[in-house]
Amino acid sequence: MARSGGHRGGFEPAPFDVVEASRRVWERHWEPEAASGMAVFTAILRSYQLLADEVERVMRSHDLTFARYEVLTWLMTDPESSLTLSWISKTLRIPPATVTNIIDRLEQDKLIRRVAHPSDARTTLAVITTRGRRVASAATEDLNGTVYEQIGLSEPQRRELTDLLAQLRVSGNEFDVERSDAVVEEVGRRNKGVG
Amino acid sequence: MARSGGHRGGFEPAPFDVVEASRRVWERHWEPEAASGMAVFTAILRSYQLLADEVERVMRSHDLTFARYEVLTWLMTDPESSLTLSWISKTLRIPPATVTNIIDRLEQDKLIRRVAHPSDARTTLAVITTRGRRVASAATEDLNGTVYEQIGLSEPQRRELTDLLAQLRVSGNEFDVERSDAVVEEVGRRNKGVG
DNA sequence: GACGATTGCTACGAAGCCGAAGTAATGTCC
DNA sequence: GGACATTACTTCGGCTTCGTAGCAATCGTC
Repeated sequence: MARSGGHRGGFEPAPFDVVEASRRVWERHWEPEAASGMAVFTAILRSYQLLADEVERVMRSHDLTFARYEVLTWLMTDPESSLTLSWISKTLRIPPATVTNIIDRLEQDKLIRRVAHPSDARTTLAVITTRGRRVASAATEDLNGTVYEQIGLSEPQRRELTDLLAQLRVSGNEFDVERSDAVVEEVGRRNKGVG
Repeated sequence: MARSGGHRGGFEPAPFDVVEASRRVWERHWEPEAASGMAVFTAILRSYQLLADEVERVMRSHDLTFARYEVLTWLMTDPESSLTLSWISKTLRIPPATVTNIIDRLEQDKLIRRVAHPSDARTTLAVITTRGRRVASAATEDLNGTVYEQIGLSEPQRRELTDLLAQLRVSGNEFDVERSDAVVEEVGRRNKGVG
């Protein structure tokens, strides 16, 4: 569902605010909770499309897709520089078949290597290469400057927004709330090999 | 970028909160604005995936995709029950080739008909059929009850969230701010043929 | 009213995504 | 230790998306 368009170059704004327009229609015909929920989904959809267009444009200029970039980044932050394909599938919530596809491509491009797991012959490890680190770092710097730092919200507003979305994700069981804090702390502690 | 998974049935939560985990990594290595912007994008992405999975599951049970449903809904709310393909492309920000594809499929399924524009021979109108109205209404009721009303946020929080995302979209020029209000008012005024 | 630019749509083809089925290794239970 | 279930990954095939190029109609300009 990643439609084209984009911010600078080749982008056309929609003629009006589709979120508010459809909110009016919904408020007239259905329950208030349905109208506000529809508005939330539509607003998230259009915000996602807006940002994803910009992100994908940056990725294309580095010969990546966002999915491949995401995998590279997690590989960079790992202390061993390696992750199992199943971990990638579970954490990034990418179906196994898609992970295979992504890893195939990253390997073709020599950004990672596939390595057999030392103790479990079923398992494959992806290991990032030097070239992979270079590409991921360059893409990150570009992304930070071109997209992330340019989002039109103040720091408190950004925090407010991510907090609201966190609550939405918790209520939708998007991640394991029980065990999350410990893992996040652990990720925060290590810092090897990034940047 | 519409990955699978889903809420009820075949869904597995991620092992931890990817947004907060990567925020820690970013805060350690890059500018604060890059970290908060990354968190905003990632939170929007994962919220979108969460909701879109549920939405697409509902759509599948009505033999629709969300894109096809969106077009049907806008056709329902139109006073003439018809829209030009170019209007659909601009408003929903779907590339022309994709609109052709969507309209092809809706026509195959007899949910819309293609009709020549009365005065401009270049232009094609999509007109919703009775069957199309039935399908769209059923899908909407299902969607309202199954997804939109179930989002885990209070009414004030929903408003706060859509307001923040509106500001993000305005700053990214997602829609024509100048002319939007007038159109939204006009959409709100008419109510023919919905529900 | 003629000609170049623009607009509206479609055909084609490449790429990404993912459900389902298949293969192989490991784990579990008695 | 044998049988069955589970886990990890890949292969296959179908679907959606969308960039590009093309065609036809219309508009703008002189």
